[in-house]
Amino acid sequence: MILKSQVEWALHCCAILAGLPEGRYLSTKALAEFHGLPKEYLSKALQSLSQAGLVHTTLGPSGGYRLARTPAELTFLDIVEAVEGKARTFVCNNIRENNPCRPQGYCESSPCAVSRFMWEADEAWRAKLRSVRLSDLTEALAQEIPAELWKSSFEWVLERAG
Amino acid sequence: MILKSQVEWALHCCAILAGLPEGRYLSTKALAEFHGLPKEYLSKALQSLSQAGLVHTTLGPSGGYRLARTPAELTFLDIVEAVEGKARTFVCNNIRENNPCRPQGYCESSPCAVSRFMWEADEAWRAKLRSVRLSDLTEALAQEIPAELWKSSFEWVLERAG
DNA sequence: TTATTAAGGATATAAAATATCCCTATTCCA
DNA sequence: TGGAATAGGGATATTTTATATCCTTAATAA
Repeated sequence: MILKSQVEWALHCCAILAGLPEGRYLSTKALAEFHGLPKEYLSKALQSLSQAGLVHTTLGPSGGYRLARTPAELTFLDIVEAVEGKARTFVCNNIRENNPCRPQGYCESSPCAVSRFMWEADEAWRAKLRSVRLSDLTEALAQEIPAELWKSSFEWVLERAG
Repeated sequence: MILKSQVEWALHCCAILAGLPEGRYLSTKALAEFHGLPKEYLSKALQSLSQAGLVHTTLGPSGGYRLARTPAELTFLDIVEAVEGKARTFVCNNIRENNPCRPQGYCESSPCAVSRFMWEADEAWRAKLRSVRLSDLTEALAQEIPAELWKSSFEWVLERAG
């Protein structure tokens, strides 16, 4: 069970978009080039962010993406779920229905204990993701990336932002 | 990102093995029949449990599986990791290396903030799974399964246990 | 001796992830 | 006003993973 690489791409793209000045847009092309990613496929991940309402888009030259909310109002969970979906990571196939001792027509009322425990763990994962804001990420990145690289990266981005 | 159905199978099988009297063994065939699962494929999941040291096996007629530890000493994490593997659910492909502004030969010292946050969430998931013992599962099942079905199921199992 | 079992290798099939391509409507700009 | 660039989305291809089956081997109980 491994998350799609699109999750990683979306998080890095949002980190870049978080640093974009008010009203500017950044295209798929620029984001793909900056991260060394396949443009067409990255586009699908960005479309997922758009459909989830996390980013705004415009068309035409100088079009592209910008965040729909402030980085403090965007969580890791928002981004992960936009790309990966909201479905739980554990699916109950209700195999207890196959118990040969089970009376005919007997109907299970609620999810079995196995599912419940697994879903609690899933929720713990989501709770942690929910607690991390995009602004936490950009602060951490600003700390760990050398000031010079940080600066030149944003110059690179701004040259291409519409 | 969805866990293998083998995880669900392994958990249900361990719950059954937890109720097996000391020194008895239950075969793949019986476990597959009880849960309505493909015997050959379930066998792979049970082999994973065996390789992880969670169950003991014997060969021959009346052979099969029994738990290697008490249900209180077996956690959900043990079982999930035995089947699903111990690898983290988020893989860092280090796409920051593709940053066109990055100096030649510049070598990132440590995992980037994206990975760290994602791995924290992964660890929260594992911590929750680690906190649930197999004995917690059997207690919950004993509560929610009608007494009659619970009883007849174990009679069914004992008839087939070697 | 015979039947039954777990283990594991080889292979087949189905589903999901990872792309790529192409068409459309919109928007900017010369 | 026309041409270029953009997001959106549908169709399709490729690769990887999950699911499943088959077969052989060694061990074991009756």
